[in-house]
This record gives sequence, structure tokens and C-alpha cells, in this order.
Amino acid sequence: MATLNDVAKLANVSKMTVSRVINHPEKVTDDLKQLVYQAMREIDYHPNVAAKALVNNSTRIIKFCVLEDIDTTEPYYMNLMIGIARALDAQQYSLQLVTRRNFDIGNCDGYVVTGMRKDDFEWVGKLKKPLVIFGENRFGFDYVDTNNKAGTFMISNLALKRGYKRLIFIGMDSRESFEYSREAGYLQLLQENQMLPEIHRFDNHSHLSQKFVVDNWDKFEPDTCFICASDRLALGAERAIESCGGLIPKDYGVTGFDGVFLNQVAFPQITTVKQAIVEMGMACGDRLLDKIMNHVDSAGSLMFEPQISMGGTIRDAAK
Amino acid sequence: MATLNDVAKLANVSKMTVSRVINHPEKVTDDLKQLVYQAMREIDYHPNVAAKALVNNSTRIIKFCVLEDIDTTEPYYMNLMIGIARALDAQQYSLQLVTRRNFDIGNCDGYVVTGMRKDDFEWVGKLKKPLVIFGENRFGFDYVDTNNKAGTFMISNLALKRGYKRLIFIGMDSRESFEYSREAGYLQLLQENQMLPEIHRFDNHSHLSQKFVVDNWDKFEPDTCFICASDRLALGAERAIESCGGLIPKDYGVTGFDGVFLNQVAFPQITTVKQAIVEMGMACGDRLLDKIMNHVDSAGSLMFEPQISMGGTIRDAAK
DNA sequence: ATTTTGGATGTTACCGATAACATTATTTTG
DNA sequence: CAAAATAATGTTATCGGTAACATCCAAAAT
Repeated sequence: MATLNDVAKLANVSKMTVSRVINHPEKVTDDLKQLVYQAMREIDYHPNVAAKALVNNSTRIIKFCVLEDIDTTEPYYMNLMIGIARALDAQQYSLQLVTRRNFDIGNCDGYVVTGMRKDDFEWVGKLKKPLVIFGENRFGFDYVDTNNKAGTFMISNLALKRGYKRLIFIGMDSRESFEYSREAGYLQLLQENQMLPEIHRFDNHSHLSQKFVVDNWDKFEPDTCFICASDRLALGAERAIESCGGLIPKDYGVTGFDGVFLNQVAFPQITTVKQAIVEMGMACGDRLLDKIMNHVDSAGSLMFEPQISMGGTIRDAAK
Repeated sequence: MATLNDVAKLANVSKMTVSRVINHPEKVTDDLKQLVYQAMREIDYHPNVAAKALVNNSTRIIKFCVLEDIDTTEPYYMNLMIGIARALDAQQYSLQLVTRRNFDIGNCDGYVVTGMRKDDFEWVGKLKKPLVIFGENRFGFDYVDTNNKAGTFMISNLALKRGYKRLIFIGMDSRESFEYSREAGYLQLLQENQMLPEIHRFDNHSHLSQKFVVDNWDKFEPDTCFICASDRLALGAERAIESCGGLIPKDYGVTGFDGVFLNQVAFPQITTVKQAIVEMGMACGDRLLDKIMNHVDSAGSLMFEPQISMGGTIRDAAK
């Protein structure tokens, strides 16, 4: 591998000049810069990351920590990682996947943490290095997330516009911030339209929502739409309605939230709130690098506006 | 952070002795070793990875490349990564997630590649660094994988023992090695029992297997079991049978292959071939590090014996 | 007793980059 | 036009380790 020195010799300048061309180009004359660029291209120079890390007393490693049990996880996190990795790669940082278990092994320059529950915040607050959290929180940590409230508001609104008369919210039985926000979007829409909210909560498993809908089937007249806080819950509702002989989307609607993977096993596809996960991952990476490189304490949070992914579980137009 | 030097001073020896205690302990007397260990503990010494990397002309980075389109991917890879990362962490290596797109950015010491199709092998063959592939192949590359053939053999055998008379294989329409192996396991069992094999192939989407079963429902008498090459295909078959009024597992059986995630949205849970994915990831990592550290060209391949995960889509005992 | 040998430890140079300082060339200023 | 300020480039020391070589000293061989 070509080194700074090789470039310097070829361009007939000192190492320092080459280093400056890279890090402080404004301090080098254009003539020399051209020479150096030329030489770099000629021998395909790539800086040695380890040497850089050594002088800067950094590691160029970012730890990505998923606190949630990964077995129960959707490919969500994979896409998120792709996004983070993409942002980091561009700056020659590398991403290290850790769990609670091996969190402390080895050093790093910063963290992206996700899957946090309320109990985790105390622990995370003790981290000394720059940090970005994926997933909204109300503890003052910088985060990146989808605008959860806007998502359920939008999709509830869509259901209403398409003529469903009764909107039932099937939420996740967890006291986490994102769940509150999703419920809040639903509640706001119902309030604005002076409708009566109905919220039911279950653990995030399709068979629980399925059982609920089946068990209460006689109470659900046509023109009911189930606004679900996750695609899993939506999938359960969809299956329940079909097994009870309800017609989707003609008489019954179902909406989900996530829009990543489950849709590939649902039929008809669920109309859902789709999140730009790769982009959010990139945002996590960019924000974190920004904090690291500019020694900023807090960079603020970022909400991505969600989009609705049209499936076949909401009718095309009002009857 | 404490350095070698700090330890040396505290133990009243030279840097070199400390370094030797770490890398060539047999060359240091026990007395000194004790002193050094004591000092290391006292100031909580952790070697600086960047400095190590610099002298060894290494990066301590392993690239993990998923060639398959990740959007269509199950959480499979997430678990695999956890395993790889676990193995690498123990040796202070870090894992970098790359795609084809950013594959060439930055240096590394070795690769774990997965999701390879036949066309990819030429390209992969050109890689200069140590390599381990996740997923069986017939091109001579070292790999780690589940014993696919044994998996379908075992589960087909189970279906037979539980009294299903007709075993239909629903495979993936791909000419990849793992698919051939899964079919081979099925074929072998049928041959040994002098039964007539029936193989149908579809792209790996649940609605395709679903449609197939629905469309041909009148041809499937009770006591038929569908041996599927993936959980997705199994899920489709399961839904089809239910929608046609078939009874699972009493009259119809369904088996899958993978056993990671889909089971969380299937009801009843699919009886499937379960793979030890985290362990396989660790094996990938360990083998790769072994190749790197011992400068071995080929370390041979490794097959993990699969296990059957009992769900509710195969009956408990023969009728 | 003296030389030889070999094991244990220390010294030095180096990996590839950068910051801080030193030097040189150029421009500005009194 | 000389002195001072400024800009452009080079030199040196350093980050935290390790390999290669140098030194030292006790045991073995002569």
C-alpha cells in the first residue's frame, strides 16, 4: 500500500505538504496541490486509518448497540445498520455491532444505540462518548426517528377519507415513547373529527391481535378499520377478518406501521406507514460523526416524515 | 487510557517486557510476569488497537458483505452478524458491514461474504485477503453452513413417521447450491422409501406457494404433507390449506426451513428446520481469524447439523 | 579458572500519520 | 531600502505498540 511518503517522493515535496493537502488544503499553493493530487492518483493513495487513529487518539470505530432482544426483531435493524455503515464508510469510520453482553470490549469514538426501554436510559446516560439514539425518547438524548404521531394521524385520516366509519386502534402494550406518539396521532385525528377513540393494547404478536378480533367479531360492524401500531398486529387483524369471513378492504380496513418486511408475507399487502429506514440510519451516522468531529455536545434531534405505503387493506375510494 | 509505558513504569520493567508478557509470555520469567499482570490490573490496561494495527500493517477490520438484496432479507443476517461480531470482539477485531456499493472503500484484513449467487463467484475469487463464505458452494471456497441435505431429510422423515402418505416438496426456484442440497435430502428420503417425488418450485414468496396450493387444492387428498424449502413458502402453504378448509396438522402437514423469524407471525407455528445461526456466525469469525493469524490458505468448510423445531403443523403421532 | 552458550531483559528503530516548531521566501511597511 | 510581518514549505517529535538487535549474567563446557 502506498503511503504518505511515497506520494511525497513522487511529487517531490515533504510528507507534511501532502498531509496538508489532505487536511488543510487552503494552506498549500495550487501548483503544489496539483502535483500532489496527481501523485496520489498515480499510485492510488489511501490514507492508513490505523496511523490516523493513533495520532488523533481515536479508534475510528462506532459501536452500534441494539438493546432489544434481536431474536424478536424485524429486518428493520439490518436496514438501519446499512444506513449507518454507509454514512460512516464515507468518513473511513467503521461500525461495530455490539450487544449488552460485549458492550465494554474494546474502545470506540461514539455510539448509536437503539431498542431502548425506559429502564435503559440511566445506564446510557453514563456513557462518556458522543451518542445518537435511534428511536424517540423524552429524556433529552439526541435521537433520530420517524414522526410517529404524524404517521398514525395520516393513516387514520386516510381511513376516514376512504369512508370507514369506526376506527379502532390496536396498540402495543408498552409504555414507550413511540407507542404514546402513535396513539397520540390517532387520538388527535379522532378528536378533530369528534369521534370516540377505542384503544386496545397487546404485546406485539400477530396472534394476539388475531385472537382479539376473532373473539369480538360480532361487535365489529362493516365499515370498521383497525389502525394498528405495528405490521405484526396488522397482520393478525388481517388474518382474523379473513377467517371470520369479513371482506378486506370492502367492509373492513386494516393499517399497519413499519412497512419493511412483513408485507412480503402478507396477502393482501398491508396499507402501512412506511419508514425511510436506510435514510434514518444515514442520519444517525452523519449526526454522530458531526458531534465527534466538531466536539458538539448536543446536535438536536431529527424527525423523518413518514409515507403511506398503499397495500390492499384500505379501499381505493369511499364507497 | 493507560499505555504499555504506564504499565512498564509501574512494574518497573521496560515496555518490551510488558509487550512480551502479552505476546510471548513463555519468554518471560514467572516473577516478572506476575509483576506485570498485577500492574496491568491495577491501572486497567487495554492495548491500543490502532497502534497494534499500525505495527502489524493490519487494520483489525473484517468486512461483512451481504450480496443478496437486503430489503428482501430475513433477520437471519442480523443474527449471523451478532455471531461474527462476537467471535471478532474476543480478538479485538471489528466488523464492518459493506454492500457491493461501498465494498472497496477502506482497507481490511479479511472478508465474510454471504448471499452469493453463482455469478458472484468469479468476482469473489479475485479477492486477495482471507475469506470465509457463509452458505455452501461448490467452487472450493471455505464455507460455513447448515447441513441442508440432512435438514430436509430429517424433516421429511419425520413427516413420514407421523403418518403422512404423500410428501410434496415446494422449493425455491433458484439454481443455487443450498436449494439443490435441500431437494437432495427430500429426494433421498423418498428414494429410500420407494416413494414418488413431487417437486414444485417458486420464487421465495409466500403468496406464490399459497396460490399454488389453492389452485390445486382438489388434487391434495388428506395425509399430504408439504415439505417447503423455506419458512416463507411454508407460511403460504399453511394459509392456503386453512383458507381451503383443510385441517392442520390432522389432515395436512407443512414443514419449513429456517426457523428464525417468520414463526413469530405464523399461527400455528411452523414445524421447521432450525439453524444455529449465531453459532454459525461465530464459526465464520473464528475460522477467518484463524486463517488470518496463522496465514493458512484454506481452513476447510464446516457443516452444522440442523435441528427440528416443533411447531403445530405436523401432527404429534401417526393417526 | 576461563571461555562458551543461551536465556532473560533492555535499547533502538520503525510502522504512517500529524501537531508544533523552524526555516525560507515573499510581501508589506515605515 | 532595511526591517518586520506574513505566507509557504520543511524538520522534528510524537502517538503506542513490536521486531531486531544489543547487553547482561548465570550455567555449561573446556
